[in-house]
Amino acid sequence: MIGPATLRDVARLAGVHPGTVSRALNPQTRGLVNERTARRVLDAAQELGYRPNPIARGLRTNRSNTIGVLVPDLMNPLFAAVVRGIEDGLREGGYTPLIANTDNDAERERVAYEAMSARQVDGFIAATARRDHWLLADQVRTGVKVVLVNRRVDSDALPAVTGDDHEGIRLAVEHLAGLGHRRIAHLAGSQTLYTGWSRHLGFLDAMKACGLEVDPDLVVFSDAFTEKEGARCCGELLDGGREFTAIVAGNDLLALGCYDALEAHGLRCPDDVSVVGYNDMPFVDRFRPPLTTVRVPHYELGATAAGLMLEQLRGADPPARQLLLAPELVIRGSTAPAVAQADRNTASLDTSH
Amino acid sequence: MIGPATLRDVARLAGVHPGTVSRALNPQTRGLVNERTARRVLDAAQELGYRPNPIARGLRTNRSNTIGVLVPDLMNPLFAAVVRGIEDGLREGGYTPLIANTDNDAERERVAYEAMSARQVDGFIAATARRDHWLLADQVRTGVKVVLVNRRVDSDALPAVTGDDHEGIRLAVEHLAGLGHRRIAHLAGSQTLYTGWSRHLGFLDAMKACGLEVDPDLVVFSDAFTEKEGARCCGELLDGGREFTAIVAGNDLLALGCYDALEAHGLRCPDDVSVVGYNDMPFVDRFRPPLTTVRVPHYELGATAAGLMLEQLRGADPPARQLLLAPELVIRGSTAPAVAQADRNTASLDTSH
DNA sequence: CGGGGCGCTGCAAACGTGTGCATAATCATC
DNA sequence: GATGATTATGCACACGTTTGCAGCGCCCCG
Repeated sequence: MIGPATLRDVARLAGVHPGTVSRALNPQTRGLVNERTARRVLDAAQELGYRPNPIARGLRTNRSNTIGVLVPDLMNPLFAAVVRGIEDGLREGGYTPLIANTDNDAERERVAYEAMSARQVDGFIAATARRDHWLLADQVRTGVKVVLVNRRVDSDALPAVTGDDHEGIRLAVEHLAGLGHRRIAHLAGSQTLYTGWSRHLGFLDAMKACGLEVDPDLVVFSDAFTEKEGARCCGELLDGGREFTAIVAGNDLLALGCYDALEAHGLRCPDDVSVVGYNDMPFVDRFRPPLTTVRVPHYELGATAAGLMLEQLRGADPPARQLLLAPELVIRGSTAPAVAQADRNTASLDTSH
Repeated sequence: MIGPATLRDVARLAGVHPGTVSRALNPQTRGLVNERTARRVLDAAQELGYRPNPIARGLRTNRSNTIGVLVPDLMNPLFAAVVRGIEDGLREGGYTPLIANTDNDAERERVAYEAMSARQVDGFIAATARRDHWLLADQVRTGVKVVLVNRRVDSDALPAVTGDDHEGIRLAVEHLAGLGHRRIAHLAGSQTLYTGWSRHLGFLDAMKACGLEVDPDLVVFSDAFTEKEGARCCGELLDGGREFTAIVAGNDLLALGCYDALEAHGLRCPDDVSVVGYNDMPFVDRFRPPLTTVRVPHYELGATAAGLMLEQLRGADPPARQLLLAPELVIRGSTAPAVAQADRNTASLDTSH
């Protein structure tokens, strides 16, 4: 009797056939076995501390109770929160996440996907951000279960749960418009990433809804969601000599880059230029100035995605659903009234005079 | 021919027995099979796109090429970096991490451990922080492979890789002493956690090495590594009316709490009190003021731990090794000379006069 | 020419579960 | 009370891989 107890051990102790034990222990098939013997089996299992072997079970059933989670980078607190939500959500259904970082690199995604498929994962939750995706093709071909989180594909063929970028950007633009800003710039994220793309679209619509004109010269596209790119693009706006009093950034990191560029140009935020970020990362309330931003419920994003996956695993084939979670504007110190800004300019002129 | 190709399929195509295919494909046993047939098998496998089934293999070999990773909270960027290092390190050896958050809760740790054991993980890397630990007992009993990261157990019986807290705190204290500070307070983390405990010890030694006296009233212990606790404990120091010009915090978050408490008491950092953190979390350079702190190479911590695990998996039983990784002091805006501080006080007195 | 050693491959038994099928036992029905 | 329906359990195989053992052919050497 070395190693953990097996089905046979339990069978021997209970005086029944291993097959019966299997049926008695599986809630699904317990109805097939006599209540009294089921009781005896359960007691025996309890006594031996029996734990079913998921490996053996997986071999037989072709399932692993495991979900592959593809995420660009766990070190990004945004994705860490999503993953945390996924983990907690999956636990409800007895599933375990298998996590892999892809760095948004196609090749690494591919190998992670292959490795996970080989490990017989029962489905994939993909937080990788590219808009076009081979997963889509592979999904329709092989019927593998997929849920997208924090992004969708253009065709809307896959179930997905994302923040409502359209609404979030609208909140940001309305806030700025309410403060009197009229010439608002947009520092967009990469258009190959879903979030960059959708927020850009949201910006165009929101401006129109507020009756403001979008100056194409005031929209600049970054290559990546990084501080460095944010600084570069914001510097581009400033060097161009274009007039604007506020920036809507596609991301908190881009907004942070704006801080740097503004400082490098001797401008102050929010006195000279207001800045709005997106995501409400941890600690953005600690920045100088504290960042006004749009909060996305990342944890709930993950938890909801997990729920969608569980639903898909249970039911035969539920309809592909596209869920939107509501964002929330968090007003802090990086935005100020445009009028006050003008006042301050004249005021400073007065004193300098 | 539905589903992925199996060993038998390859055998059929190559005209050999499945056992031979197994041997030919396993680099370990390839020497046993004729070179020509091995070639034929490899070609056949290539043609069918054969991928070995890790589940079946695991059932047979009782191994899963998987390492359980126990971490308090992935949303803490510190642990995210460690996990990232572990993942990259394990990949070298063909292993995959299976990650679980434990929230430093004993019960959750236990169930995660059980679940992972059932999944036949080949070892555990534990970043959970408590000093006493059942893993130790279970390890000696069952011989399961364990590596600790970012912490050790008191007995030093388990291989571990940690930052050199002793040295790190010494750098911090020396820096402050060099700036002329003599009355230095210590805001220690929970003493039930390894890092809180070791840094406290480091503080005592470093003070002695610098020829400074440790005033027991200037050492206060927090219950958790959070901003809130930092603010509470720092407030306690300030309310006590004790004199000090600098604080060494056990953690960046505790240091952040100090910012809050200082501001609440109308004191400025670093003008009135210098603050040093620990860890160099992302974005601490963005705080007001930018935080002077001790950088710990978290990614390398994880990568090294993975290496230790691989070593342990290959070799029979390597000696339990205790590795220390060197920290680095990052000087920013939260520390200032104690003399300059006095100057500023008198200066402000002069102007107010 | 026979025997022993060696290199290679086939054979089959595992690993622990799940499940269709058969079978024994129990029960209801006419 | 015989028959068919129902219930409960045993039986055996399958999942895909690894691996000890056996056997076959070959070569070398005596």
